Amino acid sequence: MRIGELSRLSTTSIETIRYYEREGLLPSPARSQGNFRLYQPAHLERLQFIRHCRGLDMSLDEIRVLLRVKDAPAADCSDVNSLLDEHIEHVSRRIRELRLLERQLRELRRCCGEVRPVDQCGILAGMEVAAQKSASADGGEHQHLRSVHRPRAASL
Amino acid sequence: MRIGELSRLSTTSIETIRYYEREGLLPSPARSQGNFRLYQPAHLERLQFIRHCRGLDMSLDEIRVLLRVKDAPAADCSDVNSLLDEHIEHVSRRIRELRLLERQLRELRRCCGEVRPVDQCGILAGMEVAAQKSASADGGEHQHLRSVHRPRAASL
DNA sequence: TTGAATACCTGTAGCGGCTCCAGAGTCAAG
DNA sequence: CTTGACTCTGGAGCCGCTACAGGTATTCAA
Repeated sequence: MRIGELSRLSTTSIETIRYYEREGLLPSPARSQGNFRLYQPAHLERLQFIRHCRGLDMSLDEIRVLLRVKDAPAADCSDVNSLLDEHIEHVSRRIRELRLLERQLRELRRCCGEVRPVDQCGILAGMEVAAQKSASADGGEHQHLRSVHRPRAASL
Repeated sequence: MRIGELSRLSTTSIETIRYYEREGLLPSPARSQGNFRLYQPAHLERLQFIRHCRGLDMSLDEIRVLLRVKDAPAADCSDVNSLLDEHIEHVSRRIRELRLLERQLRELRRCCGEVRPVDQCGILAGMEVAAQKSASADGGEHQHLRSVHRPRAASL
């Protein structure tokens, strides 16, 4: 099959498929006379595996490890176990961080219930006070969190 | 004060300060004879505000909005309220996503308690099955989540 | 007064994981 | 022969920094 069909079957954009090839996650397929990529069912399988791992929010590096293990059927799977353990730890740490953040934001929101002129807005005032405090008080232990902002919906 | 002192007082790296200037978040300060940036206390205040907002995981675009409102003292603060409401919604949505993800990962982890050869590893098998299913079953409603991976600790 | 150490300057490139585009080539149907 | 759908390569852009390289300014001690 050609790249368009693979894209449809795997709900993955064509550019992403080519990107995975460049990154060495997906092996380079054979080419047609006209230089089109020609994929085998095994490619689809591997791509689905990759996309599933991405859906579990693993990095491409983590996925590379898994694929390497998968490709070496003699090895044991302890690497898989520990990779997954670490990944779970990443996720639950991030959840803890975001919960703390959410509490802070809701508290800030309470400071301004209604519409007021800017110079009386409790939220802006609250942020300035907090900014002052955090600069003087804490020992620079600031942890800046990864964005919560979503990319535009994957358009394929 | 020069950029080094501002950096120390705000626990922000020099490069980041210059970056904020390029991005129009921090106004360009006066320069010394030798072309060094010379900051006023107001710059420190503004920078602390920005850093505090970043600590609340707001995007630079969101912060730009807040600064614009802050700079227009005649306006009312309804924009601030709704920006914050939206931001809280972002965060709590992300928490829901990550909790779902965590459950999936823990379930997967249950599939392989001990060390086994790769071809008997329940985790890898589980991921392949899931990958197949999600490809055939769901209607392409895949939501790919933002990474949970942290950047290296900010080094200033 | 010199010279070293430090602070600062500009400009550019890189990170991850794509996404999007321009400009060209391929191939089947009408 | 043309149209149009598909594919190709190469390069730039997104975010929020970070990390250089290669130069200039200032400060301090000898």
